[in-house]
Amino acid sequence: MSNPDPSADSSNLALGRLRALLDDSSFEGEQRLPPERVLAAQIGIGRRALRRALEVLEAEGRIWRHQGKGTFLGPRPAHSPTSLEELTKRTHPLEVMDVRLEIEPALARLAAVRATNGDIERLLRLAEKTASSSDADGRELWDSALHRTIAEAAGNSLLLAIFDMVDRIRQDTTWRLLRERARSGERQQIYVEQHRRVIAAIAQREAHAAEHAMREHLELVREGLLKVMTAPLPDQVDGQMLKAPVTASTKKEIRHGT
Amino acid sequence: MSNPDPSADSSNLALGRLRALLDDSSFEGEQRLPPERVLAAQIGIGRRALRRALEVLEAEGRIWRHQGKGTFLGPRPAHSPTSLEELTKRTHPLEVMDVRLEIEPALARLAAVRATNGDIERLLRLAEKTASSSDADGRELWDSALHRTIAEAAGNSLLLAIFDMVDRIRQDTTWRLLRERARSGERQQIYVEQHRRVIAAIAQREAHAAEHAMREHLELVREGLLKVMTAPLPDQVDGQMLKAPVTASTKKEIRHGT
DNA sequence: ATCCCGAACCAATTTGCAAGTGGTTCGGTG
DNA sequence: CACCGAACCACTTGCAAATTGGTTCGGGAT
Repeated sequence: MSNPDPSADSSNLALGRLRALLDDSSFEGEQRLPPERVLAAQIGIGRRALRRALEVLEAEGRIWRHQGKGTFLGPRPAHSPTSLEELTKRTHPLEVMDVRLEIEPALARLAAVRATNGDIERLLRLAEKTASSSDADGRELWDSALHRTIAEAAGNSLLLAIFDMVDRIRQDTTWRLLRERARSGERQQIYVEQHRRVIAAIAQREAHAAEHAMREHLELVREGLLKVMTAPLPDQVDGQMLKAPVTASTKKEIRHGT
Repeated sequence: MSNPDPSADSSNLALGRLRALLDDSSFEGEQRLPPERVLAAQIGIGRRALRRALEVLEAEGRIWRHQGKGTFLGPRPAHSPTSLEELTKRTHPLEVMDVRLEIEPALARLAAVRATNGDIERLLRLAEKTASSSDADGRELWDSALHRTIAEAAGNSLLLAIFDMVDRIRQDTTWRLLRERARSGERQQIYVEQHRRVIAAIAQREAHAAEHAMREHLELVREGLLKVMTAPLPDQVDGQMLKAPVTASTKKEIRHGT
């Protein structure tokens, strides 16, 4: 007898019995299968043959395994890093801007609908503060407070938490110089004007206008960031500051282009 | 001059020696101070006096302490309320759905632009799995995997992290029954069809169509959730149970099979 | 009486260790 | 050559002990 597959002698047997087990609804409610050693003994085959069968099932997506944990039914649950530091390492300023462009216009729209008059008063005061702020540090603080107040006024605690998360990443010390350069000069005045427009739209309950104004504002911020990142500095290079973001961003920039 | 503070006899002594220690740069590179018991012995005072001195330093912001951890130099690191449990307590299903309605259409649009062919293949396979899944648990798993794969394909790690955060909150065990009821019955088939439409749009690189299809899908999901929440106890357990007029007090109209 | 110290206890955290699990390699057996 | 049993490695989990800040209590000095 010529067997074309040399490794399918008892592994196929194991595979069959395993499929039978899985379909037999023996583990209907169970998420976790017995350990390989036990399972092998139950089926009556060796552990090696069992593992070959499990590999097939894993490739099919019917089970997933993890060393030290066990073998489980269903698709592999996706891992998720919630650590802020980890996230800051894995992202870069342009990604953050993209996220802001998705979230903050929605926040402005919601704020236009749900903001209390108290919220609007606070926004107006903050806008003045932002406009009259002289130093870069102050501008950044007031600007951050302004955006966050809009996020608060939107009245969705989960969205607010997301905004805070993004904002903390944005304020990462590594990108501090970058932000200062992107904000310097005449852009600041345009930003102040755009802030006024957003707040006016919110105050007049014009949801669509608020969303539009916020998107316009963030698009300009994004543009400024891009300019600073792509055509920067003849001097005052700080290698440490630039190294980490540049490597990450260049990689992603390629993805943008494709 | 009489001493107005009766509790400053040896605590002040401890405070002086502590300040000396901190300024002496003895712990220059160190972030962590010795345990209170050791430190008290070193300075030569009692633990109680030491703790009073430490309280002052903590109030000044020069150190921070945490039970079980130790005493550390510098300001207390900012506590990030990104804790999932805390967040789950403060939000509710409708907020989560609103957030999904803001984020996932954007993810679908981005995925239509950036998805690799491998991504699209995975999406197609997942759609089949979701459609052919029989039990509620399986449907939920495959559905979650499908939505997450779209989020992955969008190619923005920060947005993906946000999606994961929202998804974990959504999958909170407290809302499990709610989700099962919202998914039951004929809605599942519509969902499958809507999934196909989203994936088809992504595969054909129609960004706007993908965004629109995803928004339509989530709006239906939201509507289902609303129905389940506002018209509780569908009582579709068995036909026999249903005709019992026990629920006469419920003036809500019973959902007929439409 | 007041204040301080030492000791003991409580609560939160970290650490160390053992058990359990998948991943791998080895020699033995037919 | 295929298979098995065994042993070992790598990773995870769970638990108990040790560590540490937080608190209370009794004794003693002033």
